[in-house]
Amino acid sequence: MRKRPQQKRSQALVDKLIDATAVVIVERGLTFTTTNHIAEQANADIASLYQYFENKEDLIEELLKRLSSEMIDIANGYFSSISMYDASPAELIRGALTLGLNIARQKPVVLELAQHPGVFFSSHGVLRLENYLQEVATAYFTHHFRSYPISDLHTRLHIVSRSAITLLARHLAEQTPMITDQALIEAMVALYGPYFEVAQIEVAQTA
Amino acid sequence: MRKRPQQKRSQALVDKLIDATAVVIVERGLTFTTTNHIAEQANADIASLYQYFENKEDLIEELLKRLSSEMIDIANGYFSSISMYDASPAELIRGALTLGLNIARQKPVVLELAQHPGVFFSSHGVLRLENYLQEVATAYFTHHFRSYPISDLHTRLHIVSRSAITLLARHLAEQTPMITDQALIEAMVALYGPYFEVAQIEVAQTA
Amino acid sequence: MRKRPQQKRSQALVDKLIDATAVVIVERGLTFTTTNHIAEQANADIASLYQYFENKEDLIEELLKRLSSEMIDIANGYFSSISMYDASPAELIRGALTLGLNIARQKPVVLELAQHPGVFFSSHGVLRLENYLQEVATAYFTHHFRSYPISDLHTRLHIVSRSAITLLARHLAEQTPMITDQALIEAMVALYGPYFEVAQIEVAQTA
Amino acid sequence: MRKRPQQKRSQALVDKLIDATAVVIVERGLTFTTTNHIAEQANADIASLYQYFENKEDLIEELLKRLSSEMIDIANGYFSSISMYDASPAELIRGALTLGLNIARQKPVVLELAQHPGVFFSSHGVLRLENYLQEVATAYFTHHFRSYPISDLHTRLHIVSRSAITLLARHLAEQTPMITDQALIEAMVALYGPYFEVAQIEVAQTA
DNA sequence: CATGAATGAGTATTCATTCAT
DNA sequence: AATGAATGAATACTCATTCAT
Repeated sequence: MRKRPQQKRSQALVDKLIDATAVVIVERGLTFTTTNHIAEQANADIASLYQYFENKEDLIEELLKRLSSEMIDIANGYFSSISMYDASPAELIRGALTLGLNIARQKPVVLELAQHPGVFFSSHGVLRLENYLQEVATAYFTHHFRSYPISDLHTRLHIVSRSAITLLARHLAEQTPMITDQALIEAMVALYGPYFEVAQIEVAQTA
Repeated sequence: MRKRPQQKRSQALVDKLIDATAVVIVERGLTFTTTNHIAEQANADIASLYQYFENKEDLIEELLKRLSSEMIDIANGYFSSISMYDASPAELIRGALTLGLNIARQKPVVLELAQHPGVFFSSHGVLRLENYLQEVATAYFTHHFRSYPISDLHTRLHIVSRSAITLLARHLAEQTPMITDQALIEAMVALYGPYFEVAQIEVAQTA
Repeated sequence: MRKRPQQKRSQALVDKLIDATAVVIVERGLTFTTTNHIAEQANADIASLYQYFENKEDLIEELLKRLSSEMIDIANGYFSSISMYDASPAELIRGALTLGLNIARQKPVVLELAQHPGVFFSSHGVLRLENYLQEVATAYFTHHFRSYPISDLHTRLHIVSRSAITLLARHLAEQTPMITDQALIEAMVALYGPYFEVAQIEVAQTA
Repeated sequence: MRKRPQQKRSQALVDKLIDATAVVIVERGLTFTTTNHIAEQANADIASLYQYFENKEDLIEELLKRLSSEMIDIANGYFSSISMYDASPAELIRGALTLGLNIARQKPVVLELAQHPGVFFSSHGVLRLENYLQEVATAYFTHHFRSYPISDLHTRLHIVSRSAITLLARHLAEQTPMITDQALIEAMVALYGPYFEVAQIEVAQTA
């Protein structure tokens, strides 16, 4: 952000602009999202937009930051509510995936943004989200180290989190009526669950 | 395509245009690829481009069709050469992933296009490639039905092919130096291999 | 220029655009000359402008090229008409200055452009004009080497031509009613004339 | 200036703004100097700028006024220090030119501003400087009327001061390595010196 | 008096596509 | 069939200046 808003009035404007960004992205797709449309949607002057945001990228990054924060909060709430350490990995994965699907359905922006990995995954906000999830998982497996002594946990989490997000995104983007949400989630649980259960295979050593 | 070219000369022009499209996409990225640049790169008139292609989308779709066909041919060659049915699932997966990485490294267009799931995965050409791979896998598991009696094979293949392609694409795009090609492939083998080995879980029934 | 016009129609457009550029520069001043105004003045689409000119600079450069060529032609005509080698330096200077004033009065663009040395003197067209004038002068003094054995002619011509142009420009730009055209020219003749007549002073040696 | 600042604090602000203007002009060039940049550079609010200056022009004019005053002071010091009336015209010219070059090299703003004759020469401040120099010269030649009985002194001084300033400005701007400062100064001395020495020619009468 | 906020009108340049020969 | 010419509508971003507290 170029200038921090200091009065109520401008803070409201900044909020309106970020909200408008989400709306326009959903309505027109990221590729056809323009700063002029955003300003119009926010009922703000285009010059006002540029008073608070360096450029289009900056505005989208701010949106992603907010979305990520919200999602971290939701996830935090969820993991607190379920006495996480008592759950099995499969249950955790199922819960996280279900949560993810729900959030994405409620926030279609996330969906559209996830269609653009170059934007999505290079965002600081999204990085924070990814880190958060990896930390939760690391805490879980560290706690259960006896049962799941996974030495190359980091690589595996990397692979799982990235493939899972894109799978969900693609599932949501395409209208695949043959595969229901539940079917997808169970299949993914079946895919990722054993990955953390089996004795670790010699993965890293080949590097 | 708007008009099937019927003379040699026109076919050559169409080829030039598609080749130019690939070049421009690599040089400027899909987002900054314009029809004018493509025509220029092909040393053709922009009006000629529109004589043979409905619009930009059409041109890119045609490129993806060709790329997919080439890849199917290569994959075909590969699977023929290794007496596929004698291999274990893990070996097959490893082979296919290695092949995929090699091809993508040789064809940087693929890499750039894979960065845009919305374009990439809604292409008929890419769908054909995915279908081809699923057919090969289906043939394999049908042949080995005794050893791998997987009832929800379709769903699982769907998930595996999608997640695998996106994982490869992101790996290629991100230049994560901590994870080498070999490490990634082995981790993916470790992920997908057991998925086809374990007794099937009741996946679809929950839907 | 970006694209050479090949048909009559487009050549006419290019001409119209260059003419319009001159008009707009005179009407609004160089600083406030915009490509949009130029296109409007030429009754052309702004996109057409950019089909034939890389950018605004390119367009102005093209204008300066034309103006310089015209001026070279006029000067050529003049010097041919007066059996140049029979004239005295003072007469030549007087003639050239008078010519310059007349041209500038007829072409007010030149005047406005000369107000912006950064643009004016870095133009290829203007360079050609300057070179032309220096060549004429060099030819003259080479021919009369006996009478005017000036060793550092190059430096002196440089100084004279540059200071003369800016003096004329400033005279034209300011409405100095106290100093008439004639008075200025005679004063300049008195300044520059002796500069070529006196035995050369040790100028260059101090460098 | 819109409002004379009356408190110390405001005077300090005005100074800061003018200084900032000089800095921005040097850093970005006059064409790309904006009031917003100036305010930012001065760590002041843009609205404060408009409290003390009518508009951008006014601000630049104020800067030019200050610069001219400083230069007049320096010149004053110089001419006092050398017992001016004992020097020959050539010595005076050489001294003044050397002084001018030195000042301009120390104050790059002057240099940049001199690149824009339209702004530079229509400034009241610069006019004052020119008048000052002409007055000094007039005093000198009036004192030495016997040796240099120049009747049209006014016109000649007018021409000399104008051409000299523009020549210096262009020399400074162009970085012509072939012509050193010394060479230029001596060439100019050779140009202007005789202009005041020779018996006056009938200049004005032709008007 | 100071200053955070706001903005109308622009600014150079581009793009996918169509027209006319 | 080929192609030179043309273009409406954008596009990201800026500027000098004013308003409102």
